[in-house]
Amino acid sequence: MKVYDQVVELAKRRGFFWPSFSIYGGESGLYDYGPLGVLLRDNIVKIWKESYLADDAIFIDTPVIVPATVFRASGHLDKFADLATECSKCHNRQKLETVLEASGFHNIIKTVPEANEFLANNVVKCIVCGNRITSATEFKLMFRMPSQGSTGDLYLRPETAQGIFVNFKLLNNFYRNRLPMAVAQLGKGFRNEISPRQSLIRLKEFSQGEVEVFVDPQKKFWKDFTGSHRLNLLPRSGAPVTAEVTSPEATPLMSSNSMSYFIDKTARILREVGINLDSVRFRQVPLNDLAHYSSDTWDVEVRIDDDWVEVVGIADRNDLANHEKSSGETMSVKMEDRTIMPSIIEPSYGIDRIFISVMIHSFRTRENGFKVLSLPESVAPYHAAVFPLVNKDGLDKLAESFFASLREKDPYVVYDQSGSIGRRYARQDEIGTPYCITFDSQTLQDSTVTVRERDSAKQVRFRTDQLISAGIIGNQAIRDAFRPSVPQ
RNA sequence: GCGGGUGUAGUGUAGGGGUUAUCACAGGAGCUUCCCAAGCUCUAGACCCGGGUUCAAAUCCCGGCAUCCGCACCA
Repeated sequence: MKVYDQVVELAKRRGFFWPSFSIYGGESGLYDYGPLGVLLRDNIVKIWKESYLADDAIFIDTPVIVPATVFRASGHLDKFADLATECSKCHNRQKLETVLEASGFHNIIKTVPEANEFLANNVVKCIVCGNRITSATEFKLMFRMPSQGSTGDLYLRPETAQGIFVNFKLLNNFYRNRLPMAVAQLGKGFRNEISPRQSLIRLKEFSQGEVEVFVDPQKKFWKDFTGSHRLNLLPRSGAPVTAEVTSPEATPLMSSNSMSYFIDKTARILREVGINLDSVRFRQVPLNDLAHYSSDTWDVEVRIDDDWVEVVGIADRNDLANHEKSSGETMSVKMEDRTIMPSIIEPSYGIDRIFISVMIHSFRTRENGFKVLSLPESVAPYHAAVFPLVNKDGLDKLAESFFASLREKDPYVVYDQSGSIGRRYARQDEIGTPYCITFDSQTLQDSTVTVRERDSAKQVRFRTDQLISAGIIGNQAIRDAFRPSVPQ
């Protein structure tokens, strides 16, 4: 059985995520985050956010509803609407462009009427069965709102990035006109996927963490650094390399200092949230597969069973010129010696895909068949669970009062007195709780409790007052007691 | 979107025109229990939706929706 299937089963059973609107039959491409999913996702986002904050990024939050003018300027309105054909005989659906080329035509056709006229006057055949194709349809990848705005159509944004670009002048003024400048936005994006599949991997509504790094186009320089991890790099031409991005082998593959810096930074973030870098590859997108806005892109792909899933894309793009032309607002920046139009390096994080990758990479099965989510402490929904070993001799009362105190220190804790002790450990293992604190008869004598570490199932006694004063996460005594079995 | 498969409790399943709809695990209450889903008692919980055929449909037929696999799509 695939790990993906086992994780989805666990996620539904334990409340990480569920298909949305299921009592009404469901709606494809939409998922709810359950009680534990919300906690896990927010912890992942927190690491992402703090990592960029630590790199001097500034944050913004812009609307999901966006006027068409923005997407006319960005090119999405043209490029996100595909003309398609469907064969009336075999029902195979193809891109119009593909079908035309196969029949020897290289015309550029932009509208449905144009296409229908062309198909009426020329013999274009279905690639699959050879039947003649006579009509085209348009497939829009953006959702258009039913009501109009003050300047025309309104769309749900297919990416959060444009909200940053259109605010570039305000942001750069806020940033006191310095470059380079990194601006980040966490938010929802919407794409009308033809066939959403695989739960969180292809959604119609998804969360993105996008960062737009504005740099001098001549140097595209962010900062000097040394690569932190050996990465699996697949350049668009030449042999794969496994090396630090600043190593002699990898440096020539990198188009700029900014590109290599944010590739390395992305690796550090993915590792911190619990993704195994051995199962990650950085693939430079072939030139003919690049998005309309990008001149160079590295996709960051995570291995899930036998597939590689794109979780992050780091693109070199140049949107400011389009908005300057379209809006008439000046987007260029005065440096000491010249005026420049900043280039943009954009690391774009697919939060939902990272979320399920974290679950998949953390999932393991013990020899007895029980399941464990070996999540890093920093992303686990709960940091600790508190149990009385048995519900008598006052142990339950004692444990409850300890729990109340611990919770004031750290709200990410849970109390459980139901079922056998083994069952309670197993419950916490499945949801990734790193520590279980158990009150037993010895507690009555010396105020110590056992702390059980999830991955090793080993137990060490601690004083209750020490746990309250030092907390659980970041408690050096706990780390020392279980090292090296503590993850990270 | 197309073709094919599948839809029964939280999860995984059995059954298949008239049943009290099977079983396991998970869940809740209690008993027991001093350390890893143990045991006992009690308990709650399901035939995806709509239409048709029929005296009778969870079961057969049609449509829809969801999901899985393949194709296409993933800017």
